[in-house]
Amino acid sequence: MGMNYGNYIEVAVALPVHGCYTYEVPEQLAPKADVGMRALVPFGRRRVTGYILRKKNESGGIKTKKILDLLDEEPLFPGAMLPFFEWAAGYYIYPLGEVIKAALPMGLTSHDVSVVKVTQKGEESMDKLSPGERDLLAHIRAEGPLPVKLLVKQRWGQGCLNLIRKMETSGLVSREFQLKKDGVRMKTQRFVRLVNPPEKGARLSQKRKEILKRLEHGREISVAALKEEIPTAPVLVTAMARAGLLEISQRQVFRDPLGDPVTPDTPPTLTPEQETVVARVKENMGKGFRRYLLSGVTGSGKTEVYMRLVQDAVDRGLGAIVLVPEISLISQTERRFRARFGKRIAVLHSGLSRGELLDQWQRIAHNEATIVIGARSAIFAPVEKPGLIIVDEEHDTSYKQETGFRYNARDMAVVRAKIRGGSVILGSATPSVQSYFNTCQGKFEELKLLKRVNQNPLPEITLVDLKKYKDARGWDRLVTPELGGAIRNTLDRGEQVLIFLNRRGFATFPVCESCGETMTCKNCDLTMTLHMGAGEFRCHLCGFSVPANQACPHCGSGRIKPLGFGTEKLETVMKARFPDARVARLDQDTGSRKGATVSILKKVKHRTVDIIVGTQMLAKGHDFPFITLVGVICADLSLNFPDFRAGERTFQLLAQVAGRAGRGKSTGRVIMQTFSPDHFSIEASRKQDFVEFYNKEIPFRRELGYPPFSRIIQLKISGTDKDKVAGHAMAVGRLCQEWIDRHQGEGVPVQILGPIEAGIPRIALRYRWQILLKGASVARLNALVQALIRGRITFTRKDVRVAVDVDPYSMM
DNA sequence: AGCACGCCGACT
DNA sequence: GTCGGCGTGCTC
Repeated sequence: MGMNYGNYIEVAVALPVHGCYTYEVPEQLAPKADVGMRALVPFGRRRVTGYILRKKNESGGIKTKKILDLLDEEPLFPGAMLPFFEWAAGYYIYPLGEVIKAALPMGLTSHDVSVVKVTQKGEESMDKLSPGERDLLAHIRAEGPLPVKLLVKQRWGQGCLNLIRKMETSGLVSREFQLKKDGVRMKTQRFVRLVNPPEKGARLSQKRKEILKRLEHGREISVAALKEEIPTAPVLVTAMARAGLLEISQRQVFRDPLGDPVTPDTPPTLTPEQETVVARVKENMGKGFRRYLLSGVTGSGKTEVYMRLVQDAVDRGLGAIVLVPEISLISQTERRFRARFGKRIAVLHSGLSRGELLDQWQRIAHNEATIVIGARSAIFAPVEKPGLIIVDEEHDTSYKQETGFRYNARDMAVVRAKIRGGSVILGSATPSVQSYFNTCQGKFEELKLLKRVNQNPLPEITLVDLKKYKDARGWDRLVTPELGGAIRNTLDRGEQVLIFLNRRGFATFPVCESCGETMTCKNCDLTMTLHMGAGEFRCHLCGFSVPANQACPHCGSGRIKPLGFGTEKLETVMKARFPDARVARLDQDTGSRKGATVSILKKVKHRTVDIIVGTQMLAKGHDFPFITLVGVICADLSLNFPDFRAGERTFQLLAQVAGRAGRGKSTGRVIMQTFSPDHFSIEASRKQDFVEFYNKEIPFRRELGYPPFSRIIQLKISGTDKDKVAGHAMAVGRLCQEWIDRHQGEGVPVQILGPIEAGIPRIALRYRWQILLKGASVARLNALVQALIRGRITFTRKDVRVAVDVDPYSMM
């Protein structure tokens, strides 16, 4: 017999399992099976989703099972992406199948769930059962066949598993597996085509003739489109098909997420600076791995540079991926790309419905769209030949995924470009310390845009020392005379003001007047914030809230003093102090409803608002041409975080906020209130000079051995039992120490910090501990954690979870 | 993840 | 003596 090529496949299952599995492909499926498709495979006694990694012609001496089905007609990702997925799994120490699952659009994993049903015998013997059995049986009978997991979770706890098993053996209940599919389907429509034109004299109704007319010249039309003009078309078409006149076929169509259309633009002339940058990147496009750091002041026209380079990639037959920070609305950047590239663009971000997401994904996978623009997860877009990857605002922390598969899309962008041999550009007005360090090391080539496109000078920034006003009363403590005066002048000129405060709510520190205790969340170790509008105290970590008229839970007193201020209070202060001005607020509280953010931003743009108050939602990437004054209420808020990147974040945030001023025709002004005007992060942001910030920051990082001078892996240990978590953290700590001792002198040293209780010891009822592993080589840290996982004890223990965070951002 | 196997304490 | 708890190992 000839070839049986491809009769075996290697599969990664969508489960927390390390390693790959070999399956046999039944003959009728073998020609269709391909790398990048999903297969339904038997795994243990269940059926789960597996991703096809490789085709093989022999089992390699392993006993194999047959796959049950192929779940895709065409691959969901090109085989060329596998090395990228494999790298990610290794680097971030996350199972390959789960990495691929996280990369693909949500809702594409089906797996078996075990369901219990009451049997005939169970029905009959209801009265001779123990109370526990009867209770369970009655519940299952009332609710219908129930997933076991649901029973465990909702009512009976772990213990009912044994009860179920016992009742199964005595034949009272039966268990079976049901394949659970997530809801996403490809959208299909019926299309009709004329196959047998009717004979000349055939008698047809007017409507039928109309339908035939539309199908002349072999045209294919969707039934939905026909229905628009001939409401009865669906019925008629079916009848005509039965008569053999027409042929109906189901075909996939794409949902359209691109809301309001944008009008196509024409590329503007580049400035000489932009020209130089574009030319430099073009020169090496398609010639292998190249990495650039594009540092451009706000308003210097980075987006236009990106668009020219994307055009260049497309001209060379390559694809492009553009990553933008995750923001709550369709970003400015995305709109501009759509205006330039139209239908060649696919978008991937959290604002899309699951169905839309799947459609966008498939347009990319089928090569219908070769340009992808999107947030974090767009780094996994199945672009076949991504010759250019751009990470806009590369310093933005939203590129770091903080749950589940904890990756950093900015870093992955560089790796994907490296594996593929393409160009990667990290762009920012305020580059991260890491990226600028890499540039200084010669790993990245620096490209600069120093001038604003509209030739406007950068805004003039003034610092106001809040220490001068520490005895001030009332409004003046929040809004100093300097800031107040500037606001007045700006309003009088008919211009707009932006006031920035990085804390939402009314009072951020409610204290009981009689006993002095603070209002803390019952689920978290955190003070709750008073939200006046909602009339409640709210926990910003878990969302728990209690009514604002609540008495003090400690002493019962009704007098709770609203200390600490947030954006909500600031808004009322502004309204009181500038009664003639129209004041609006933008933060998570006002912008959470879909469309609310957009409508507030529109008001700012259309100048129906004079003062806009808000959190960092205002700092990111918006273009407000009529804002000429930016006020920062307290520049130090992010400076006091117990985190080695606090200074970096403060600098970036302040510089970005300041960049919102004077983007239109007139020059902008910024007033920053601060308790520490001499701190270099604040001073550097006043000068808008990130090199100065970098030069001051870097000695401190070097001295303490923090990134970029070292690499960090953080182990996050959490669980609901306080003592178990602490004990487990200690045990993991000991195992780390043992590994270090055992491998002493075998290369670069690894340092272990902790275990210590986390900065916030409890969030959403889970107690939290952490261990920091620090060293010059990631490979070495990686080896340690891999060894811990192989020793398994550490990671599978019930009710205590150990999460691995490679290159962590949040140290809390 | 989810399931079986197998080892320990508290009950008929 | 068993039942049921939970730690350990395995899934092609």
